[in-house]
Amino acid sequence: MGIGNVSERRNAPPQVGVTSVILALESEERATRDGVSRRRLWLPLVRRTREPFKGLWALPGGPLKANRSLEESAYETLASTTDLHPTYLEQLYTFGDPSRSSGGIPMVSICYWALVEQAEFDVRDSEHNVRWFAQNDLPQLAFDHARIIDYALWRLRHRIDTPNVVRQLIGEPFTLGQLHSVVEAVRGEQLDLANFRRKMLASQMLEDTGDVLREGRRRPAALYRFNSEFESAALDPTLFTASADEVGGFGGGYGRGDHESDGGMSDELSALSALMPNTPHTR
Amino acid sequence: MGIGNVSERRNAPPQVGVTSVILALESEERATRDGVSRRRLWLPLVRRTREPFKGLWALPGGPLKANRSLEESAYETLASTTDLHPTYLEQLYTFGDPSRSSGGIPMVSICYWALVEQAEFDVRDSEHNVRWFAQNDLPQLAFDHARIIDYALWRLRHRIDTPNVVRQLIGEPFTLGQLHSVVEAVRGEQLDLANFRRKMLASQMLEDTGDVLREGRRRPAALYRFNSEFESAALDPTLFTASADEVGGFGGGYGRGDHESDGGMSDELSALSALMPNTPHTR
DNA sequence: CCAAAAGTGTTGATATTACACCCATGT
DNA sequence: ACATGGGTGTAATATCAACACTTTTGG
Repeated sequence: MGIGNVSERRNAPPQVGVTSVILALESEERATRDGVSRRRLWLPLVRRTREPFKGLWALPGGPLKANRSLEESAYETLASTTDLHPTYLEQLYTFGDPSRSSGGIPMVSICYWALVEQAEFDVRDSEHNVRWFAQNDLPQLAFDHARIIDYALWRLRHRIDTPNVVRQLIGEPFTLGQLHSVVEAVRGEQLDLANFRRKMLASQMLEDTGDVLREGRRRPAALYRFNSEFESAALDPTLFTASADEVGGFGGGYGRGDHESDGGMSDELSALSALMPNTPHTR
Repeated sequence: MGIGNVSERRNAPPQVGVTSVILALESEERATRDGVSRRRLWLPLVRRTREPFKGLWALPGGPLKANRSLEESAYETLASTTDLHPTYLEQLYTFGDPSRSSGGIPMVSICYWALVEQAEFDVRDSEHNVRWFAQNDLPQLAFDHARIIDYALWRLRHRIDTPNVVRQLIGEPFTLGQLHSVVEAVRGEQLDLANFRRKMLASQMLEDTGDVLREGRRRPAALYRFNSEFESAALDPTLFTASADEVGGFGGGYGRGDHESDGGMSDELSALSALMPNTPHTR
């Protein structure tokens, strides 16, 4: 199969596609119903109907069309292959090794990742050859999609304190308890609630709505939303907005206050280093 | 110009190219000779000979060929347009907005960045329509290349503590003084040398070679190299190797030591948050 | 001995961790 | 009253920024 002979293929431009890793955090109900100790992440895969890797599962994706932005292409592809409509997409990486299609025509994949409401994920549609899999129970995957998924999961773990991501997972407003629980689930580690709440409140990211959430027979919890200053960053990694402080690090600063004129930049990295916890001691 | 009519163009796949931002840190000699207070970064640009943006300067780049990896394409393109042969390339981002070519055919650019020896940069070749510009003295740029350069500079600043980058800038082995000076130049801020050296030594990244560097009439400095454990990460952001500690952050940990089986991951982010300095106080 | 950079010590301020404890609520 | 999470306090420790200080060299 394939088009043309070897030398023709050699000079042809490669195919370009957009591939997306869609993630959904399972609800607490489902987790307890399934008897899982912690909420898991699920993702939709599409069964391949053609070679190469026919019959295996793959990430949803499709060709990149001209006069579409990369994001638009990703959205359209998702809609047509899985009926999903995430409200937030972030570019992950572009993969282009000729080896990755192992025999097929060379394929460049511009990869995105996104989150989707739990609700959408409950659509366990078996139509369209789409199926949801738990992140820790994936089938054999086509191409290098396993690696792409790993990278997407890594990104999620490192973006979990970001307005867009949190909103997608629990909506707004939310209680500190909810936030804590989701962060724990995604990061896969336990965090001291008392310190967590203090740090969040000190971070200036949150804004008290004044409302409370009453639930069950316990004390009502204050509801927060993200401070509007802290949007930015997450959508487009290249939007390294000038703001706040630098990343932090090495030795001591000097304190001459000579910030450059090309603008300091916060963003993906600094947002994280500023907000993520240090590894706790195991004592 | 342009091929086909509008509707044909609309359905055609977009052009795909590889674009590179090459950076070189000027030597101390040049900086002092030019009377610049701090060493600057320089980058090569190519003058466009065709529309769109004919006559303006642009980043070196070229079409992506099939049966080449993205990196290979970037290397080849660089060699043919600028005669540069960086030993290290890192993917930056893929830009694909139809608007970015403003009128031309839609163009997807997979962007890389790299560092090059000061030596190579001394080749101020005016042949090939290539010219080097200081990062703070750029001409008007074609497409959205100004933005791409900003992003590359941002990445460099945040990768400056990484083996590959340091090696490219000062080679190995190096003294703590050299490292300190380069980091200061790239980050564009002054760092307390005493604290810098302590932090570096504590970081476990460095390994004493046992040798010393004698220079001038001053005390010889110990020479270090990077500990071989700390390679990884920088080349391919998706190589999030399991190692060391998590990123750090939020509230308190819990200390049950239940690291997940899918592997903790250090990498670009954690490497940075672990090593970069916090903003010094200006007092 | 001097200049200059290498390298070490110290201190106050701030942040982090781990854990004890009180608070408000519906049943 | 009591179980349950919401929310606060706090002591021990670690980290950091700042800057004073000592050491080693060539001339």
